[in-house]
Amino acid sequence: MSDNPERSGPQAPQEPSLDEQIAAYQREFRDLDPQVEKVVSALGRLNRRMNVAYGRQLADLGISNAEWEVLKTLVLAGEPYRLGPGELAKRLGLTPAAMTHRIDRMAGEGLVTRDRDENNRVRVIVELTDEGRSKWLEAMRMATDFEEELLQDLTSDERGVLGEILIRLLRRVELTQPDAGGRLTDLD
Amino acid sequence: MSDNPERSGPQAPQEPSLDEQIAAYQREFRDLDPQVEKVVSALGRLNRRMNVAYGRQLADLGISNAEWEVLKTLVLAGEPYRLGPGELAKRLGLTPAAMTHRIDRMAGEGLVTRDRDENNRVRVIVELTDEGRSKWLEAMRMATDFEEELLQDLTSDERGVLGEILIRLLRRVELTQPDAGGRLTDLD
DNA sequence: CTTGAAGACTTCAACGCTAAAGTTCGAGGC
DNA sequence: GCCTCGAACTTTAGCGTTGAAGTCTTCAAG
Repeated sequence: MSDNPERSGPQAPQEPSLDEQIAAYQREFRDLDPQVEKVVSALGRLNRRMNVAYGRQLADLGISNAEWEVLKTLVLAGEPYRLGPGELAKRLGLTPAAMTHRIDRMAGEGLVTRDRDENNRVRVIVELTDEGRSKWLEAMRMATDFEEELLQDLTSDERGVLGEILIRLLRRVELTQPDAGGRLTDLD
Repeated sequence: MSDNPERSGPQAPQEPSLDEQIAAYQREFRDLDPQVEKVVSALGRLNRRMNVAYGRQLADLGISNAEWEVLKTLVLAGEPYRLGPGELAKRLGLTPAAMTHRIDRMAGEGLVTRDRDENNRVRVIVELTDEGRSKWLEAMRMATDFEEELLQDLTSDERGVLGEILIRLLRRVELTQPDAGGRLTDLD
């Protein structure tokens, strides 16, 4: 359940090996710390591969990544799984215009309903259908299985260390880039 | 120099805190390992924030992420910084059609040249200009500064451990998802 | 020399997204 | 009650991408 936006493309890019790539960078750019570069490149590459994997699993379920994001956001909102297009757009980092179209599609597929608010007719309410919720559940099961498999080689200690370091990095990037989507208070 | 594809969107998504999000998942989905989830979510979130940061820095330089990817690929190819559109497309994971248009734009901006191969007139050669190379250098400096800053709180030991664990995960995901863009032999 | 087939790139239609303009409804001043 | 402002969503135009069809060149065989 990485909540990553992503692109899987026509097919995955064909990249040089990490070591080859770092060697090439050092050749073209003298002052490069190989250790830093290794961490950053591995991080990016791992994420990309994971996103390709998520995309495939979702495709098997017959839903796109865009749809998965919406389902997830509605479920995370909790019962009764309702949000307005504007709120959805804000949480997904999309424009309201894009949400309009996404909701159109998903309503057509029966994953959500879209109705005018009775009390305020300028508002629209998007609500998860039972089918939408069960698609989410299936996707969730696939995702957690995959994640379990991904981390299978790591001991519990290693998982703990990894998580702790990543959260420190997350805090750092949110200090450095205050408007990059994070809420500083979360981690303090 | 993360070589991530990315989306920065109209603005970054507004997300709940990691802990809030994991708590919500546990509420809606009973059998979830919080430790696994924490690692996976932190990984995804960190990457997204980093990509937003890269995107901003590149925008300051007046180049888009798409352009950055092309510059990087040409530099990594080494002297004389030449590749055909098809090869570029393969390395970037794009369709040849998309490459055609990207190259059009970049040639218009003077970042690359685009010529027919003298010896085989069906082939096209894209070559980095001096301006393109210097843009790449500037971007590279910004990226490495940012990466150095990102990792500033980690000791050298921690960086080593992090890198090592990430590479193990990368190997695992490439075993599990053989066609996700990696080359298995790289890591063995 | 002509023809057929394969390869490399480009063109075209459709799609999803952004930014900006437009529409509709609700709320507050007068 | 009317008017204007603002909020929430939709529509429109433009861009970059994909997938499929099209064009042009090369190579090899007849």
